[in-house]
Amino acid sequence: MLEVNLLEDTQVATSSRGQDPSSSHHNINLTQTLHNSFSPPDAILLRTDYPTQLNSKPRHLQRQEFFPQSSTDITNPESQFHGSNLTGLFSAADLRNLTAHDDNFDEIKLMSLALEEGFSPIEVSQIFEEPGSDSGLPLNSNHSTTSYSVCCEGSVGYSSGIKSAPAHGLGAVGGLCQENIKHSHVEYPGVAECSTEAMLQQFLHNHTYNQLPTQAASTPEYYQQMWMKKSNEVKERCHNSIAANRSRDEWRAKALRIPFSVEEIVSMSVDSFNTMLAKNQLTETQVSLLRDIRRRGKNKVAAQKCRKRKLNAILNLEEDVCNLQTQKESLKKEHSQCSKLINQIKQKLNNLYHDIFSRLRDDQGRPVNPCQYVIHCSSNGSVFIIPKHLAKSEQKQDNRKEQKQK
DNA sequence: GAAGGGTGTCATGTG
DNA sequence: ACCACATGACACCCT
Repeated sequence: MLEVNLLEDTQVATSSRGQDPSSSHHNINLTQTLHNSFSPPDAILLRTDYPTQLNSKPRHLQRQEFFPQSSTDITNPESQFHGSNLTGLFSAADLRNLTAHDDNFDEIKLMSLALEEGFSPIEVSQIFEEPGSDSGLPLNSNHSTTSYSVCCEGSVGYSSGIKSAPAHGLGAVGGLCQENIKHSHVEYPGVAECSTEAMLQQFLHNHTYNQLPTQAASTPEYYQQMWMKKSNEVKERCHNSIAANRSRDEWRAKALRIPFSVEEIVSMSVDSFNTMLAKNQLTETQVSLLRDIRRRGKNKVAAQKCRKRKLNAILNLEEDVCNLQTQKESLKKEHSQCSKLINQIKQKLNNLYHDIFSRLRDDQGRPVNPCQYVIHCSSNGSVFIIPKHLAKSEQKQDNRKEQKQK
């Protein structure tokens, strides 16, 4: 069970919670806080023995200096104490963002940040007082004299010989049942041959999403999902949270101590990537993870582009439909106007026809019956009044002539 | 709780 | 054969 207790002489500035500065030094048992705040993946993280970064050198400089291998150095209790904690996996900014909006983290964030990269409590204080940090937690300068001493038991693997308050009765930590706690129990110096890498490898390639909780509860993937869930919860409270927005691959890379960001791994050229793989002495797992991260990252971008294209295609098609509908309406209107015009011409022609016949007279001066005769216009422009039956044959002849000309 | 949109991932097709 | 990219399908999450 994850437990963190401050030693008796531990003094933590608590004015950040708006308490009386005069009572700013307290002995605080953080067990409950951590039970409330740490999800199971955190417990895994704590096991990863992430290298201590006691200096605050720029990241690119650190990268030049080492490419951490997976060998788990937990034989040195001192190194465990400083290195095996959450802070080794997340940057100060990440932790700040992760915790700034969660009251449960108030107590531990100071300690975590102070432990990380040699941050002094003053620096931590400054971080939390940064503009934009909406934690709004003024920190008492008294903590410059605060001493931090952490006794962790269980998944953290710290063994300081100081028994912390019993917490087993508290049950699962964020869904972590006792059974799982057993698994996440760290091996003490001399016992631990089970490397972090080996354990991580189990879940790095496990993409099972649809396991039932009861089935998945014992899998590292479940811890990861719980972490994601926790992460999403934090994200809701903290929109600017870098840690909350961190992808799973980012997390995986951190877990395997790959000092390249996912963005770097994905965006570098093939040559650069291959050179990087060749130059750095990487374990099989690290290479595999790097390739997976690159593949997933590329595919993620491709999927985003694909969806964007699909969306644009749909929008274009909708626009086409709209244009075609407009065109259809226009053609309808034009067709209607033409029909009207044709009807008008027909009417005029009809009037003219009857007008002509009303004036026509045969040889005997009688009116010509329009039912028996028609006005025929020949191809040469001549106009005749001919019987209807002759007009039909004449029409056929004209049609034949036209077809021959074509 | 169902429905729909967004996203990440995998498998597979294609150039 | 290998690679990068495109895309359908699926699972998951969120609203």
